[in-house]
Amino acid sequence: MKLKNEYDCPLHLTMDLIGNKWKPLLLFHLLNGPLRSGILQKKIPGISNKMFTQTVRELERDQLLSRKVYPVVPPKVEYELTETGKSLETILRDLDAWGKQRML
Amino acid sequence: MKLKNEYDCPLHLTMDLIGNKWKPLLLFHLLNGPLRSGILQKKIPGISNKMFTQTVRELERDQLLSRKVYPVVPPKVEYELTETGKSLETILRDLDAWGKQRML
DNA sequence: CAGTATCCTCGGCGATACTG
DNA sequence: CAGTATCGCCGAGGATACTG
Repeated sequence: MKLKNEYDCPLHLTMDLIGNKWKPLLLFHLLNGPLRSGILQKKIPGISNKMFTQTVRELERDQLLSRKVYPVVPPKVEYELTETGKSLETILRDLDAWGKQRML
Repeated sequence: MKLKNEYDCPLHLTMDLIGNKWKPLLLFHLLNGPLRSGILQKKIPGISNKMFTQTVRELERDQLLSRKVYPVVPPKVEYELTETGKSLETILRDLDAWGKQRML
């Protein structure tokens, strides 16, 4: 990750944080509340196990979502948007709406 | 590109169209009007010549921008947002604003 | 100036198998 | 159920040189 003041424009920073195929998708599916790991993953057809774990880890590192581990067997893990993550809600819904428009 | 009705959710379509590091950046810099090829490219530090051409071609194919060639020497090419491209304006500005917020 | 062609490398990513 | 480890491929993408 670059230093913040190295960016030529703010959009560049944004794209570094969520500018790939999966991140917006993951965040979008968490808009309605926390989800268990398995459930969330099933909502993203086409993503591999590895990519899922990796992506979710990066989002956690960048404070866009939080990871909650329940000390039970079998293991239970939930992912939930942080406040920062939630601040993307409007954008995520707009992106979804835009796609919807193009599907017609 | 998948068939439109193969998508599980509209956002997925959107991400296929503009879900990478460079596309939103390119489109963003065209919001204020058409730009010559060289000028546009210089506005995107870090992009290679090859990636620039490739990305711009994909955006043209997907009807998000148009390419206008002037029959002069030396060559002059301008890129301009299509109506579809312009329909992303709000989203692009929001993404930029979001990044700005995070830079503080 | 704008773009193409070629080469080559590095790492993204899937597949599979395994652990707590 | 959730996640890690390992292997291996293939293609994204950079560097360079060249054309109209």
